Amino acid sequence: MGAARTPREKWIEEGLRALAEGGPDAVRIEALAKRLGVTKGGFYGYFADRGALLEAMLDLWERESTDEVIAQVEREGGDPKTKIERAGILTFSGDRLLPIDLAVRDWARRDEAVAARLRRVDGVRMALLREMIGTFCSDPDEVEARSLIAFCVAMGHHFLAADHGGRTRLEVLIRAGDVILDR
Amino acid sequence: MGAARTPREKWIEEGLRALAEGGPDAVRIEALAKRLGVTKGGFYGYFADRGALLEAMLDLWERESTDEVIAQVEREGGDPKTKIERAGILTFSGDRLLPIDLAVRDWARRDEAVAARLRRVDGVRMALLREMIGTFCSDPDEVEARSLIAFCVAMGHHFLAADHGGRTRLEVLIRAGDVILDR
DNA sequence: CTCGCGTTATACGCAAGCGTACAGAACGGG
DNA sequence: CCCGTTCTGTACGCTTGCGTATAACGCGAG
Repeated sequence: MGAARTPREKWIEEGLRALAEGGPDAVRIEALAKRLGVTKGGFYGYFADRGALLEAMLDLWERESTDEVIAQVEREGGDPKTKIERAGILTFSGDRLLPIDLAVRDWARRDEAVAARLRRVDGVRMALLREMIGTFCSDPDEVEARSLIAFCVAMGHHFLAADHGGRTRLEVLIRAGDVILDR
Repeated sequence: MGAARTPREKWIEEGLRALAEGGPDAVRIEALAKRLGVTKGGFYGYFADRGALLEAMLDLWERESTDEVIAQVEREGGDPKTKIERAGILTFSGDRLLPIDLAVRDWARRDEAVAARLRRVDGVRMALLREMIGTFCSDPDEVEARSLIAFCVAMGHHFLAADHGGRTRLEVLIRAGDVILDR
């Protein structure tokens, strides 16, 4: 049997790249094919239609955003604070997961199925935050509040377009971390 | 001369509605025409092309998001805290400005011209936050940090999909306000 | 009432993109 | 080496959407 030059995973990978760069509407089969140096001929052997590709993309993203992040964090160990920091870095830094995450977030506002996935993913992340913040804060309501704040800053600052009067965004974020974690 | 049944403002208004609901790619001239109960016949009398409409939409949004919010806040007066609260409500509540704001935020990640506008708008908002937070916090670095936090929470929680263990989002937000404003 | 101007409807050509059909190429097993 | 399975390229019909041209319409001025 002939070996697949462009297997299923390649389409998903390229689809996620397109999603990250231009949102769901930029995931065009023929555009992906062009970037893969191929025509769309083989696509419909793997996917029923464009919707099936979007589903597969979300499946992969959801898995990578939760299971694999957690697995890697657990593998490397450390105290709660270190773990959370590492989880945050794995999710909200880097060129791969971050832009996909932001694109999915906007997408979820208009698609309930996407919103349901995001709810699962964010639920896992918030659980991690509660765990860490609970190590130094006893009031459950305040733990929840600080977790919300931490998440919104880690995610939301990527949507914020503003300067900080000479300061670097990173400098402000570090100071914000002090406030959030009550240091 | 014949009265315009569908003047320029109607197209812009409907365009902003489409932007809010489906992002920039949903701003389709023929779709807007349909919702206005009209064909696209008259559109090209007001706009050179689709891009010109998007520009006009952003113009209106930028003006409403800054000048008009500030004007209304100043008109109603009150102490700094009250003003900021009112500005936040005008911007991040309601059905009109909020969804447009979130859509523009995602859009700005892929379009430098949009990002420049958002920078101006966010700059104005951050200035308001600094002003208020500066009334009870003297360290400029901490003022900046808390302003960033406040903005990220007010905006970012709309992108967050998570439950709070029986608590309402509003309840958690109120508690978060206590932390952010050091109450 | 009638004319004229601005507004709108209709029709067109063009391009992009989806999904399908089919033929040809490539690779591995026998 | 040859055959069949599998993947790929090409071509097609269809839909949606842009921008243009042109004709019909309607309202207000005269």
